[in-house]
Amino acid sequence: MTNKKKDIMEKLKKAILSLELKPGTIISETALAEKFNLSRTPVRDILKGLALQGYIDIYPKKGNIVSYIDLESVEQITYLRSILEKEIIKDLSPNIPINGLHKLRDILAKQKDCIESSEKNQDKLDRFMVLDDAFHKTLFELAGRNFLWDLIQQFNVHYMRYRKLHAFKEDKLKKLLQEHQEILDCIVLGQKDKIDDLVYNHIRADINSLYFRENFMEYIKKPSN
Amino acid sequence: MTNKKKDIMEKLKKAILSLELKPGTIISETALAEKFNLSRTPVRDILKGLALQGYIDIYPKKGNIVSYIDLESVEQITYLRSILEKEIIKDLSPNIPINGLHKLRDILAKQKDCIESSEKNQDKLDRFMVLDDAFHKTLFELAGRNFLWDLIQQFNVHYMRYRKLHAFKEDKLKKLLQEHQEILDCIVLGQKDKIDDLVYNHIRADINSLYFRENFMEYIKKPSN
DNA sequence: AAACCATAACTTGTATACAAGTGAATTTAT
DNA sequence: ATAAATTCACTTGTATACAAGTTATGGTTT
Repeated sequence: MTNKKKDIMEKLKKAILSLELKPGTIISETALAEKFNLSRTPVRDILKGLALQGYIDIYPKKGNIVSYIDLESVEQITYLRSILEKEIIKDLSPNIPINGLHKLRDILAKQKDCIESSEKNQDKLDRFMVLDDAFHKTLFELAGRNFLWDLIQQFNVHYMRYRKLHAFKEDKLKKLLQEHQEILDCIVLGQKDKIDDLVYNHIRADINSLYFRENFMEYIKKPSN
Repeated sequence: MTNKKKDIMEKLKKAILSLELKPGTIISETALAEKFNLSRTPVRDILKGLALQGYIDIYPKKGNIVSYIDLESVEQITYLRSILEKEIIKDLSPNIPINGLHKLRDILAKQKDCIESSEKNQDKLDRFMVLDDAFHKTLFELAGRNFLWDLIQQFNVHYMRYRKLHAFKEDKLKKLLQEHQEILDCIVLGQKDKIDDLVYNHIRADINSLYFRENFMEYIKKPSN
């Protein structure tokens, strides 16, 4: 795929993930083509790619829209991640390399800085979440499971947006950081018996909260019936 | 996506999975377009889709080829499946519904028939493997993890072909069936402690065998260096 | 006024002509 | 004869015109 097309694809992905493009927003081939000075053909390639990864829904001869958040996908992906990560962490536990440990501690330090900083609330949250991803991604990398991290990322549209919409408060961020710390401690000390519950609580804790369903109805995919 | 396109896509997928189209085979847009009486545009859509799921590799301005089997993908996917399935089976263990049990036993009976049948070797192997997939898919379904089964299927090109190339002998099929039986017994009897090893041996046993690397070199992706 | 039908303005789907790389064959120069 | 340069046949990438389905609009009929 040519670079210009990849750039546009990334741009659209970011806009959708950041909710700048809200679920339901119409994505028109001709509009995009004009905006980027391209013909419809390459634009169609891009939209096909976005559709295959769940970013948009294509309704033949009608139009394309930004997909609504699919809570089923969120539930399934968090299940997958909690199962995988608890295993990965156990694999890692006795034999984590020292530079890996440094990398993880470095990320936690940055998360601490982030919490204590005085920037705007949404910016702080975004930055914290980037670091959160970095922490988990590093765990995958250290265990030689980069491949699986990337695989999951390809299906993360719904979970990423779900997470962003949670208006996490300062004490929630502190809790997340502390859980990271505890996970790291378990790895270093080899306390494998604690890991299952830790990871479960960290990733799956407040899934299926009614709060979310009630407050973001217009963003959520209606169950097909 | 229109039906004709979907049909062609499925046809190509089957041909690639069955190794009728060997890794490295050139897939030309114009050739496909002529063969199916279509223009290049819809054919391109199809090829884009196949590329995103790893079936083919697109070399811009050069051509497209059927992808070589990526042993890294095989290793990662079998790891993912062994981790997931042992968890799913544990989830299922105490509370499996009776009709689910019937369905699983029915599949095992068919596998037994298959082994004892006198059909041609490759046909027998193919039929056995379809039943193998049915068994595992049913486990996912019963645990409410259909979504994750489908997700994994989208990345199964390399594992499926790897498995097919293994010239399983009759006693290997018997062993696979017996392992299925043991897994089912564990579920019914609630013997969760046995499950980890059982699933690991069943799915990950002879991964990374040198036999495969030596005998199917021409099908395998060379490590990038 | 309400129901219905035709039409027009949209959308994406497809066909085709042309652009632009790539690599091998051929020609040319040394 | 050999090496370099060029041309040509091939590939996919892009632009554009047209086909075909969908939906809203407005006029007609009842």
